[in-house]
Amino acid sequence: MKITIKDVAIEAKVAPSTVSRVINGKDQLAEETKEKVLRAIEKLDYRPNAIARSLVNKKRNMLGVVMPNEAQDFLSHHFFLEAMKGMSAFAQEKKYYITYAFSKDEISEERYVRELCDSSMVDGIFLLRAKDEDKVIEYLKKISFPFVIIGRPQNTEDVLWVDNDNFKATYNLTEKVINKGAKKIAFLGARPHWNVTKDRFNGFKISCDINGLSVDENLVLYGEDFSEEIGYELTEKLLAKKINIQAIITTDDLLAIGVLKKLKELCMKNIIVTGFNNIPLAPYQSPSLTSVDIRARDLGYVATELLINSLEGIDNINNHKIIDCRLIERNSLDFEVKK
Amino acid sequence: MKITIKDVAIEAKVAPSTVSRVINGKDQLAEETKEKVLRAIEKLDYRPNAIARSLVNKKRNMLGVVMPNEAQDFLSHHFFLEAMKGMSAFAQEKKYYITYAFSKDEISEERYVRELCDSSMVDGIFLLRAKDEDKVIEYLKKISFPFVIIGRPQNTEDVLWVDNDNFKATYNLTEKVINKGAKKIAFLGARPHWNVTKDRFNGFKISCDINGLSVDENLVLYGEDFSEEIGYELTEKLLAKKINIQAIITTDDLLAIGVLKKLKELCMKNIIVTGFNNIPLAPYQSPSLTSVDIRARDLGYVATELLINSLEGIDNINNHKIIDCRLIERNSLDFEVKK
DNA sequence: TTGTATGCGTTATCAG
DNA sequence: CTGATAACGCATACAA
Repeated sequence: MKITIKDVAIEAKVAPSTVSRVINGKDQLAEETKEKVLRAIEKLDYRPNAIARSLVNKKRNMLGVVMPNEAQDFLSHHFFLEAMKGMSAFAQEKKYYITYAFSKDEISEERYVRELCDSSMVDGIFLLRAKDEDKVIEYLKKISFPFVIIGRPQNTEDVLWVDNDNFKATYNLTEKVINKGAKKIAFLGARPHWNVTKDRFNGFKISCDINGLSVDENLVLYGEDFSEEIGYELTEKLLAKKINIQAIITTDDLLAIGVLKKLKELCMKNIIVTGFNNIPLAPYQSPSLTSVDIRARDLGYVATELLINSLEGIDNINNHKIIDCRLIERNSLDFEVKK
Repeated sequence: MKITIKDVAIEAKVAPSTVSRVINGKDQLAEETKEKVLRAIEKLDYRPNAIARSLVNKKRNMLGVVMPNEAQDFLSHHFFLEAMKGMSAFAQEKKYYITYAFSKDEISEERYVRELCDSSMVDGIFLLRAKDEDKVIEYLKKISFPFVIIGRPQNTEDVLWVDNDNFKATYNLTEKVINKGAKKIAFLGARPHWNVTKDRFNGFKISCDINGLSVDENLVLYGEDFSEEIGYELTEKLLAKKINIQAIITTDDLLAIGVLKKLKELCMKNIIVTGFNNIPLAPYQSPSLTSVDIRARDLGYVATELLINSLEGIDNINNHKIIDCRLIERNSLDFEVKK
């Protein structure tokens, strides 16, 4: 039999409510009774029942996260697991638990979110992607259920979110590439309608402008999706234009790996290639791939901070937070200026 | 205000207990009242409060998993995330939730497990590694808290566990290598005291024996840990022996990658190399690395099945389950017999 | 077949 | 400062 607050009360010869007060560190307690109770708790090895507690407090100390189907792709593992680690770290500090589930598709994702909220299983929810006109977001807003998004949502009003500054990261990266001496720079992306993609392109464009290079529209190509194959194909298209390219900036490591593959096949060596996301594969490429670390763990950590603060009524200075990226320079950044 | 069973009762003009019966599908209900209640539920969009339910049922429908610090290593991401997916999949089928946390170290791991159990936050626990003389295991056994281990524990008595048949997998793999025509086969492992390592070595050894090859003790080397560097160094040591090796079987992809690197440097081509675990890097090696898929997702899935069955009083035919590995043949298995 | 009363383990309110 | 009691939302034994 699990021992309860009553057992402790009997052992300490006090009322259950007194035991409760001791546990919750209420003031106005005689030092003597406090110790008596503490001894009883110790003796019986008593632990409060979290469920009963939640029932009366209407607070679960539990957060929910639904991993989107993209996580099915093993190359996103890195991002998601890192984010989960960050979430776990902050949650533990604040004595929160996190429950997770992988969704098979958008339908099951939505259903699961609703289930979590409606059955009051969780106090708040993480969303790990920011789609436009997201049904889940709409729903959460409607029932004003607390949530935080990792990624910048379409409509940032009244939502908590964390994201990288994709503009800035690409801006700096492009600057770096330009400083290496590259003048003809291509830009390869995928999913052009996504915010991330737009931001990264803008960072590229503005950086070129500021640094006195004009962006050649011919050198900006988009694929349907992020994959090695598409990077490979885009590179083919790019090279078909017979322009003397000196650098290829991509919005994703997978694309970049495809680029490297194509270049390698053609033995084209003096071209800078950069990726994004710094996936575990990046250092293992040859040349090792320069990439941008988006610090997924920090994203998770800070997202949790925003969410829990909001739950506990602690004022978040801002309803969002930007995590700076970190450029990871590797060999694919090497470039030798030809005279 | 959240709507409760009482609101439904009023709406349907019945007693709360009747509503409860409808929800839980009890028999002996007039079809008419059932429908009345169902309509009320529909109309009010009522969802039972999971917490209140748990309190009376003494059942959380929640499982806990502590990710060991090994998961910090980004190359194990694959395994852990896959396992989590499998767990999630089965749990969802049975309407269970899973809460997770990453532990910083063994201390925090133990503390977290105790917390989960003692506060009756979860009905059962997953352990994702099988250490000898594991304090956590001992504790769980002592308080007879339901748990399942992914990995074969030291003492299999009265514990639920799932694992691969590492012996069989290596046995088959070795056979394959031998059938390719290799005669001088090296074995590289790490953590020789681990069960996995022992099992894999035995599979290798017995397979050699059965197939009429004697294992050359000189060709069996162990490193401290699983890493590319160690694979690289072990290969150096191996080659220093001046034996004409035709295949190198390793117990881990990271080791194998180190092996490939060394061989590449020396331009030694006609040597079979095999890894284990089939990490995402494997297909990207050159030559692409032959490896053994340990089917982490299935491990997670089946572990959850064992655990939930045991919780629900469904008899598990066995207290453990073996998941067959799958050999993933890639180019590093190519071998040309010299005449 | 359905309603009433009680309890799950805790906390909050209100007396004392 | 502490004790008794009600309430959180639901399920069940018992009564009707």
